[in-house]
Amino acid sequence: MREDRPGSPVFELLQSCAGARRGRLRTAHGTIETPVFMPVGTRATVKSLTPAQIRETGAQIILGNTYHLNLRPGPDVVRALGGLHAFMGWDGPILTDSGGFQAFSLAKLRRTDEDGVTFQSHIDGATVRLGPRECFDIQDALGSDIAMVLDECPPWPSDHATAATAVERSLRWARRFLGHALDAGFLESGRLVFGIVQGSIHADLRRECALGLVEMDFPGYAIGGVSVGEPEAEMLAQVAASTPHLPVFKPRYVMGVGTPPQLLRMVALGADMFDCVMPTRLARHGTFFTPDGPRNIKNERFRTDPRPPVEGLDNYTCRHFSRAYLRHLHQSGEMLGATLLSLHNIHFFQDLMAQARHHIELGDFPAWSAAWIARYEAAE
RNA sequence: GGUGGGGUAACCAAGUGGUUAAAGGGUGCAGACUGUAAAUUUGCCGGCUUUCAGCCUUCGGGGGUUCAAAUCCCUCCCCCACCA
Repeated sequence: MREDRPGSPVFELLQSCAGARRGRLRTAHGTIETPVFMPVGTRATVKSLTPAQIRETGAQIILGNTYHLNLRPGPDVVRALGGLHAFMGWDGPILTDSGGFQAFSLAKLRRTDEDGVTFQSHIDGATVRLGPRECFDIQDALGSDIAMVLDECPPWPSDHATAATAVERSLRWARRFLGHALDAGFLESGRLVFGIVQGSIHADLRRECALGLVEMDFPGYAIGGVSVGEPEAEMLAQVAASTPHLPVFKPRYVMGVGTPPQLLRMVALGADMFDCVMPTRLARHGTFFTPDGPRNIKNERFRTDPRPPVEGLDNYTCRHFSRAYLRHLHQSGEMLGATLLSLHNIHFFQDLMAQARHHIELGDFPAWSAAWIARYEAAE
């Protein structure tokens, strides 16, 4: 196995507590304390928030998306403007998703073959080609700190044969992707590439895929093929079927999840990183998170509620605004409503992860997590 | 005073004899959302009940024609535009 930089490993496992891991991930744009939740900024923006506001939520790293940024504004534009960090004014770490998930979610507009995916742009219908080579080059041009390999994410549920084909293809693509990254000196410059474990609901395929990727020696590993419509138990089972086959001293990233309880349950399964559109999308749609579960600001009962979204929570929204005002903004279609709720929701997720890290350090993560989930899931 | 237009569900607005408790939209209420084609989207929205069903009351007021009227006729009230 290739050695990480001497004296400064990419990932440092600081502590473990009944499966939950407290770690530290080093990237070219800063160190990340794990477990970590990463807000999604698909099109070079975490919707409705400025970088300063994103920072204020406690976010350590954000996502960008290869497929979307490739279509608009295009990698050449971003590179010309100094890379994604300079382009969008975010100087923290950025992880770029490969677009493999778009090959799944935009299925009607694509065709997959051995060398990649051919898309019909959802913007103007133009034909776009995305293979391991293109996918790496785009993420390289974007200046990504953590590039994700191009993978094939089959729908849920997928039968064994379909999932096996996707795994085999994903492994071949991963190998080629990593080869391009090595050739380009991407890793030497301190940037990272993560492989992605597929295999759908089939434990043997999860294992096979994980082992295949581990043999290639990636700086980190992701678990994909989750959050594609499966029930929560299934999601957790897929994570549980994957993590045992991944190296202890490398970060594990579960892609596209999840709800607060799901995050805690997956931390307990040894996952270190997560991303999800949930806090931002739901904020735009009026949902805000509380320790007692999600609430909808549109509800009539909040019409004159003077309380903040969560009493005592230290974020800009909760410090300054009532539910009644936030409801008014939402009912009126005012942009600020989306901003303030997004800020709160992301902070809520960040706060949850901070608490998780703290309790792993304390050594009481299982008990704390169980209590937290019990309260969150209790009927109102 | 004259001519023309119009009054539909607590808002806007279709509908000019039955398939209309009455299109659409808005508002309101509730829900969905998990590597973002989402500031998107779904349901309910006259009342009551035993709510994949039944009953009652609705289309400015009153009267009439008809088996059947928001739709046709008579009459009254109100609003708008233009002309005096």
